[in-house]
Amino acid sequence: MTARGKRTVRDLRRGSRSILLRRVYFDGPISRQELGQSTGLSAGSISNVTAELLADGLLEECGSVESDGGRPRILLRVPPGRARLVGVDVGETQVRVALFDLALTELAASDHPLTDGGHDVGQVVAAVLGGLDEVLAGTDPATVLGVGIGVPGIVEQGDPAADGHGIVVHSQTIGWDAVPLGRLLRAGTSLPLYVDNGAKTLGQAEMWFGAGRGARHAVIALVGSGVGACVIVDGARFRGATSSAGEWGHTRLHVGGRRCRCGARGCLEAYVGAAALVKCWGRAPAGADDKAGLAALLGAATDGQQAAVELLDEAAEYFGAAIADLVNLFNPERIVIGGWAGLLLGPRLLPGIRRSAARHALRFPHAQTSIELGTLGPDAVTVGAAALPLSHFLDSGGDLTQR
Amino acid sequence: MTARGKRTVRDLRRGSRSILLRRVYFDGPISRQELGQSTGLSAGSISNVTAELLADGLLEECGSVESDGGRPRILLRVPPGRARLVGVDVGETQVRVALFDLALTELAASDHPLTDGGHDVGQVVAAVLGGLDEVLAGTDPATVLGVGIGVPGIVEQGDPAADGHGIVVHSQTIGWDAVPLGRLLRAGTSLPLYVDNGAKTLGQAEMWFGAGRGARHAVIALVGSGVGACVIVDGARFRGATSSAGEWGHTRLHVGGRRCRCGARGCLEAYVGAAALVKCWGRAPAGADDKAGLAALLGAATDGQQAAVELLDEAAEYFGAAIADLVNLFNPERIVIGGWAGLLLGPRLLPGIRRSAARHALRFPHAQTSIELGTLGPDAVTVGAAALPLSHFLDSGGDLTQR
DNA sequence: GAGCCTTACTTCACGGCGTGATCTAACTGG
DNA sequence: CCAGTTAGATCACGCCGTGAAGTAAGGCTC
Repeated sequence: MTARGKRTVRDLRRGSRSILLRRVYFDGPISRQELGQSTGLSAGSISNVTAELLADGLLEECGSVESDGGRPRILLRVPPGRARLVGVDVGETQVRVALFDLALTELAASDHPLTDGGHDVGQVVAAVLGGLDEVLAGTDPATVLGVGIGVPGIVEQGDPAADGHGIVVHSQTIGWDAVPLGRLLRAGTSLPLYVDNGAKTLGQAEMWFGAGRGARHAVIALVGSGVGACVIVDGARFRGATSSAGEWGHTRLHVGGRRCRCGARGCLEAYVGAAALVKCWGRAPAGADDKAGLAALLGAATDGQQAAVELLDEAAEYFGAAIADLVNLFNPERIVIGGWAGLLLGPRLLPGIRRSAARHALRFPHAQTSIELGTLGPDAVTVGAAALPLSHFLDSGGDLTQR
Repeated sequence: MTARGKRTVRDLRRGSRSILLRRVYFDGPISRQELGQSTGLSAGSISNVTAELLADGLLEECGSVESDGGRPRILLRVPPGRARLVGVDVGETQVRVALFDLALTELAASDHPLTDGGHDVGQVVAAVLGGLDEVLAGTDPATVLGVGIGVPGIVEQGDPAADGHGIVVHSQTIGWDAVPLGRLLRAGTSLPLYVDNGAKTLGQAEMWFGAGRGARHAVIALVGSGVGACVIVDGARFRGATSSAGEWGHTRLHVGGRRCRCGARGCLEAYVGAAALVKCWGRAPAGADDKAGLAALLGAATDGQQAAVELLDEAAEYFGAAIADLVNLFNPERIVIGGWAGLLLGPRLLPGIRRSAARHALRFPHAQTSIELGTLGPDAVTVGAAALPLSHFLDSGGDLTQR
């Protein structure tokens, strides 16, 4: 109830810059004329603000298009090379650091394997900072808008004014308890830092560039070894009071049901997560990881093996029921199923999931929702991570000084 | 992505008026000095805007307070009598219409019983319009900011510019399928109409005047014959894509579990709703309604009757598990348990609910949440309904012409 | 190819905004 | 009664978006 909305007239200009920049960025080359129609700003303001953005190099003219016998419309776009972004995917097996241009085309990347499943914070920090040095070699740091980092855990953002020092990460699975990741990374780089849960960054990527495009309310359901979700409310990632919203994997689907690796019983993850499925099946090749095990399970089901078929049918039933809960609670326009296991299972399970969701959800909200597979693949975590500084950049109206 | 944020400089003033008005309304008599500190506006602007609001009669000076040897601070408040509000509770057994002043003090009320459980839309509309005539007798319609209506069902808001004509209600329980309530009421009154789900209006009341005060992220869980929820995100009711968000009663807690009156199995409502509890217990006095039946069940448990004790223990266990899901998914600061059955059961079940929620929820988000009972009682639906036009009024910065 | 029409974009006067410096009001303490 | 102190009012300033008027840049007609 304190600093709500914009205060001074200068903030109005920031807002206008932001709206125009966003529109040009996402709606590709576009003319001033169309910008006026779709944003509602007057032609005078459009002209004024675009001139400012052109002078800042944040927009450039690129060709023109005829207009019914009148003066042709000049097309505008955001020059992809105007600035750079870094996206980091901190996984349990490796750290991947990638450098992007503004169009999110990958310019360089660096992989650092982790030897202990990500438990050692020092090793992770060293991998991130080392990767940064590699991908930024020969790049002017002043052109880098920031570093976005997706981590497997709950991220407390702390005070945004503290330059990242307040960022703290909690993760039960890799044993991080209140790790001050922001402060640790700040010691090795002066670039702006943006940290969020990896599922949320992947969700952000699907929303901007994948199956979520155009939706204002959506849930991206992520299935890997475990299960997570990224809830999008009004176009923005929903965080809740302390950024842990969307922890979907341990939703209670069956009180007193199958034992989950979290210790409780009847969690969604115990029925749909790759780790649980492979373990429950029990016939994966010895020494295979979750990915290979799940592939073997799918293969067995395709061959018609009873146990595998039943296990996957049950997974679809439970997954559909859990999605129905999301539909009832969040009333989204779209549910997107992603994550490596989700994409692997999707083609086989999707019809069953849809049937189950239809049976378990309330009719009205269910009729408003479509359930689809993600289109970006699991490697989009880095893209989504890079979208964090990009989002800040667009929100700020292209303020390069603030960084 | 179209009309985001405010456009012209005049909207800035509307925003300032709104912020100041809200602050004075909720934080009681308050001085310009304090307003400046808490809103961040400059003293000049405060002076300017409050002068405007004083001239409009939306603020009045009321006494003063000493200030360390200097000029005393003059206190400001919103004159409760400046305008009126109407709140309507459309229940399954009756329609209650109440007239309030700006402080939400009830000035008049009118109850109209329904003979068929609310199925006949015509009867409901007649009751609402009749009640309006009664409570507004002798009141200048120009001083009434609007009529807020809480209904048992999903409310599609339609186009806000359509003057309420777009408001459509869906309710499986009372057999309303796409009832154009807005258009039907518009035929009988020209006052501004605001319609929302009754659970959401009660939630709004708890947030503003009850157990939810001060929280920005909260869930008000409502237990009556059925179970519903009102999700508050960033201080506002969360609606989702088509206003049906928060349908919590049919969350799947036990796939294949106890049969629910919605036809599915294992819904939360089948374990916690008053109707299900009474039916499952099976020893309520013949002819008793849900309320009397639940009271009897509670009495039996207090007397130590085994079946009743076990049923309530199980209800607490399932209720806690469902609340844990809310905690994981929404990460609220506070969970408030309300509704007539929730308030009846609360004193006995709360400890068990808290234990169950602690066991089922993830540690981190659970540590951020408190679970409490509502403080307003079930009759607050009309108050919450009246809060709908009030909220619009405050948002608009006290624009009486817009109505 | 010259004039004219159409459409896209630019320029500019205007009313309005919040800020911050400065001024006035109101009360206390000696 | 007068200085000290704090609350609130006033006002010049820089900036904003609007909308009307002006300019640029094409096609079309004769």
